[in-house]
Amino acid sequence: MLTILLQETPPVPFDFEATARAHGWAALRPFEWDTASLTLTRVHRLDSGQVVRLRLSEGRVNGSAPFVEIRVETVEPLTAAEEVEIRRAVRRMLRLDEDLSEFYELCAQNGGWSLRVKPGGGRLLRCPTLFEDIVYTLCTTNITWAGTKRLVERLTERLGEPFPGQAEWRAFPTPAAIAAAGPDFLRQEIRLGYRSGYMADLAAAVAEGRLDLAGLEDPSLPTPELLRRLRQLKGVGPYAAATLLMILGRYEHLAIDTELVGHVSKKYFSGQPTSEAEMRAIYAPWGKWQYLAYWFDPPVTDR
DNA sequence: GTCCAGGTCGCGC
DNA sequence: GCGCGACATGGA
Repeated sequence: MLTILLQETPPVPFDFEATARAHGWAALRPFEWDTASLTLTRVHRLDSGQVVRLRLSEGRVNGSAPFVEIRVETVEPLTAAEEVEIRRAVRRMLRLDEDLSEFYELCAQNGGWSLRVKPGGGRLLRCPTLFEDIVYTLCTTNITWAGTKRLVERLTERLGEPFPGQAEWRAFPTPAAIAAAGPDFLRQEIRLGYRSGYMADLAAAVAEGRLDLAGLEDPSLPTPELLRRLRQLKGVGPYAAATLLMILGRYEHLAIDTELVGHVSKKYFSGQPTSEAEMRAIYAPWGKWQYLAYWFDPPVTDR
């Protein structure tokens, strides 16, 4: 087993821990967050088929700006293409290329708003690929968080490729693996319930090249068009589409889901029933940053 | 048993 | 375009 050290340069400011823990993804396999060492681990299957384990943490040398340290555990030495792929995956996961400076300025200006955003925070962890983010998202609909974790864990355990010599560590399953498993397996073994058909369709479409998810990452795509395309995916309704827009760095679209309704009603309307228009008005001043404003809006603490 | 979870689909008006 | 029941599963 080889360990290869890579570094990536984050934007300034950048808070590694805040980014890794900004939402629940870090608790979903094959992500693993270690509180003691502040390390984010994820087994990753490269396009070549090689399965590696990535350990990400903040690196710092005296006096220098912090960097992202990537510890790659691998059986075979990395080819140049594999190294590029790993760097790209890490930059996507941590959103190292996203410019949040305008959001930070708004946070600073809006004195009345004390969002839970530290300098360098506000980046919500993503998977290495959009496919994985969509699968995660489908596993968050109409289910408790404990159930989400269970579904994703079973998917990874049963269909992910093992890290060499340590089968308890597995990569997230490929579209081909999920497609090959088929809806009956997903239903009976993964216990995906009514999501089984959606998941099987999605995986097959991606595996067979009928669905080009990379095209959805095109920044020049207008958000309404992107939303329309996401909604065409079976199982992706208003909540899931808004979550995926967030994943894709589009924060101007708020989804009015049960969590938001509860939060806004409780914090701004004394728990009274609140219209959708009233709820939208709360975050409207944030314009294209509404989702982040909502996400980091501290809940009322009812002592 | 019953209810419902950070919903979504497909139908009927 | 909007309302409504059905949909799997598992935990409270």
